Amino acid sequence: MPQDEIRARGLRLTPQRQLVLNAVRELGHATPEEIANTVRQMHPGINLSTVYRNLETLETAGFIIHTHLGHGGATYHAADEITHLHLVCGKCGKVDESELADAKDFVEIILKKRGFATDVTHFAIYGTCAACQVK
Amino acid sequence: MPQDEIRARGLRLTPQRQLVLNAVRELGHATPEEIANTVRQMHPGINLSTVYRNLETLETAGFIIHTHLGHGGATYHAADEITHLHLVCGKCGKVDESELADAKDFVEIILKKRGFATDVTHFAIYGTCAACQVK
DNA sequence: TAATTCAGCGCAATTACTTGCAATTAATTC
DNA sequence: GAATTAATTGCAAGTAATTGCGCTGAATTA
Ligand SMILES: [Mn+2]
Ligand SMILES: [Mn+2]
Ligand SMILES: [Zn+2]
Ligand SMILES: [Zn+2]
Repeated sequence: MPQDEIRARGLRLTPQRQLVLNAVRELGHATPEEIANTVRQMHPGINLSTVYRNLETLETAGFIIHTHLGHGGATYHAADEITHLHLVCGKCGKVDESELADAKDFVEIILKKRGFATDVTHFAIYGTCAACQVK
Repeated sequence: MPQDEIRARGLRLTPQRQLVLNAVRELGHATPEEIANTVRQMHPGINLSTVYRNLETLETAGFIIHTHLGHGGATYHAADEITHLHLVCGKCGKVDESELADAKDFVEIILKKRGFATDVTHFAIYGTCAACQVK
C-alpha cells in the first residue's frame, strides 16, 4: 500500500502529509500555493505553514525535489520525474524542456576543471525562446 | 563626468540613484540589503523600497544585471562585470567561478536543437563542490 | 531666479514565506 | 483499547520583499 512508503522513511503518516505528496505527484512543477489549493479539496483546513513544512520534510526524505523556474520561489516535482532540463524564456515566461543528455559534456567539463558536480535541474536554463528572438 | 551616464539614459539623477549604482559597482554580487547598507553610509535615510526600485530601474537602463546565486533573492553586478559562470555548492554555500567558454558548446547544442538562446549567467550552476563530495 | 511639471521619494500597507509555541494526534507500550 | 510520548499541526507573530499613494524635488522653461 502506498502509505507505507512514508512510514518506511521513518516519518509519521498524517492525512496532510499524504495529501501533499499526492498533490505534488499529480501536479508536477507545482508551487506551494497550488499544492495547498489541491490539498484543500480533500482537507480544507490545512494551514499553509503545514504545506511548506511537509514539502521540506518530503524533500529531505527523497520523495520530492524543488527546482527554480523563475526569479522567485520554488516549484516541486516528484523525485523520479526529474528527467529533463527546464528552458525558461525571460521574455514570454514559457517553460520548455530538453534532454538531460544535452548537458552531459558541459557537466563533464566543469567536473574535470573544477571538481564540481553539477545538478543541471536545480536551476532552470534561462534565456530567450525562438519565438521571442524573432520579435 | 560620471553622472551624465544616468541622465543620458533619460533618467533623473538623484543622490539615491547615483549611490545605488556606485554601491553595486563597488560591491559586486551584492544583495539589496548589502547595497542599502553601503548607500546608508552616505545617505542614512534611504528607504529599502527606493533601493529595490532603483535596482530595477538601473537594470532596465542597462547599467546593472541581477543573477540568482542561491535559493532565494537576487544579487547585483555591474553589467560589464558578468564575465564568468557562478558555481554554487548546495552543501557549503561556497560560490566559485568558471569561464563562460566552458558553456559554449552547451549553449550551441540548445540553440541548434530548440532555437533557445541561453544566458548561462542568470542562474547559478548548482551542485556540489570538490571538498563537499569527499565528506 | 522663479514657476511648472511629473519622476522619484518616503512611508505605510500588503504579500510571500518562516518561525515559536501550545494543542493535537500518530505511533508505541502496556 | 487505554495510557504514554513526542512528532506534527494550527495559529499567531515575525521577517523579507513589493506595492499604492501623497509629497518632494530634479529638470525644464521662461
Ligand atoms: Mn531573475
Ligand atoms: Mn533551491
Ligand atoms: Zn519566449
Ligand atoms: Zn561545498
